[in-house]
Amino acid sequence: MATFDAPFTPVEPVRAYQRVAEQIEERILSGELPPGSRLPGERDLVSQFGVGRSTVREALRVLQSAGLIRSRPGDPLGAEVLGVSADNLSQALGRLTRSHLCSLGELIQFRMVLEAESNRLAARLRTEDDLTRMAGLIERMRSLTGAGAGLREFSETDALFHQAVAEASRNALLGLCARAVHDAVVEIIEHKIANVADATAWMARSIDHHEQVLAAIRAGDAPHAAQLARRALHAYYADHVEPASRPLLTAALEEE
Amino acid sequence: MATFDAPFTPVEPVRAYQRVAEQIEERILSGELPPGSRLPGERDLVSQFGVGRSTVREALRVLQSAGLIRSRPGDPLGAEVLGVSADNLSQALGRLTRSHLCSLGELIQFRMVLEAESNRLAARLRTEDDLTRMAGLIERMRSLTGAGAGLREFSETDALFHQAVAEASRNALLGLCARAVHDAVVEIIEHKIANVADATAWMARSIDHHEQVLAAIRAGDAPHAAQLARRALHAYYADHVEPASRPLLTAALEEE
DNA sequence: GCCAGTCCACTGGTCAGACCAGTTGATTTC
DNA sequence: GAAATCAACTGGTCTGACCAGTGGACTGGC
Repeated sequence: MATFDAPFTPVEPVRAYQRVAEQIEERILSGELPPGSRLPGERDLVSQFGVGRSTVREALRVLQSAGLIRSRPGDPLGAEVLGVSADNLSQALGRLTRSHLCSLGELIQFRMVLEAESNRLAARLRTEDDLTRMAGLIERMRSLTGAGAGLREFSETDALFHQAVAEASRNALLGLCARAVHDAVVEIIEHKIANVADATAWMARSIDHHEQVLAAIRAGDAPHAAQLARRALHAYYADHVEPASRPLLTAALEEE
Repeated sequence: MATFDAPFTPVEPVRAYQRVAEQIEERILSGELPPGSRLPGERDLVSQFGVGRSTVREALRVLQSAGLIRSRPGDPLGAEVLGVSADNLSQALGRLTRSHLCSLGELIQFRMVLEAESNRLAARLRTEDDLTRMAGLIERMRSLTGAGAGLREFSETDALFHQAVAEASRNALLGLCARAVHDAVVEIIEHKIANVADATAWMARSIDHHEQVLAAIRAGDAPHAAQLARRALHAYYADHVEPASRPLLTAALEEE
């Protein structure tokens, strides 16, 4: 009788806190526990799951580190369900970079790819609704240029514009990942952003860029829309990346 | 005296387990605790950090759910440091999909973008070393075609080929993310993979595809290399995605 | 009737101590 | 020398306790 080659997969023991975390995660991902809803208190969960409080707490810790819930001492309503977000992605990307498993240049290059693709698809698939929404966001950005302290709100509107483009591209994942990479980047070089001296100039250039992108998307010029994203990111970040990886960044500029 | 606009950022309390986790994570990311090294036992950490064991355990739980460490009961050496990997990324991507925040179609489309870009860059930047390594991996895949039970090893070699392409593209991040998306995809539709009936045919087609990719990369034909990745993924997965998002997938096929 | 202040039940965060099952390596036995 | 045994660990889990903080109920004065 012949023996099988690899018929059995190794079985690893499942910890109690894992089963608890899985059950809760399942209900969150399935939508049964929508964002904003509350989990029972820890002592309630203890009796519901039939495990000790430390087990429940370790499960909640896992869920919290995954960004699915948030708990606050003294809250009689219990932990709050946050739902799935891109936070976890950007956290993972930040770890990759901080551990030197990938460089800042690779992060920028990656963002070039994502935003270019987002723009390209948006140029092809955008509806009139998408266009008016984007135009409105640019208008709002312009109105925020005058106020001195509106830089935070400006960046927020900027992010909304990118999200609108992502929606127009009909691929939310591209937008989510681009956002995650963006967050990871600013986490790394945030000190450079705080330079308020040329903030007005930066905002003006940013608005100009967004208008070009919108024009290309409106015209349905996919290659140009993609190229705009690449060029803008390269121009903005090329000086910040390590000199060694600068040529690689430039290599990702042209597409054909 | 004027009041500031938003001079203060809200301060959230830092839990003890967070500080513990941060300290350990810092040492792992900085390379001070390389993969394969061991953490002290929990009771040692208790005395080193001056906190209770539950606090230490919650910190370890966070690190473990981030894929940075792995612990095993009864191990006298303590928890093992795993280092940063793409596991966390694929886990996050899988959550996004399972929560219907993005569809399987978007995942496939995303993978098309990543692998296409990987191939494109590899076609431009590959060295002779890269080419011989890839050729060797294809040869190994061909040698695994005969053996009946080598499907697992075949997939492994497949992954190694993609990793070699990613290395040739000089952007590890692209490869890591492509791998993460790949894992997320197989996690979702793994039941389709187990069909061993046409495994040989599938392997033959796979080898054929990889040879075409290698040829394009060798020739430095970046657009063709990119197009090959797009077409192959579309051909392989188009039937598996929801019919509604099939046209979107097709829209991502052509590039210009 | 309304609002401020007080108070108390309860929350999550932390700790201490205990037990268990499992691993490991030294010890004993053949 | 090899195999069985054992004891000192490990991480996983449970219990019970305390603390600082929260929020709602209660109470007082107006």
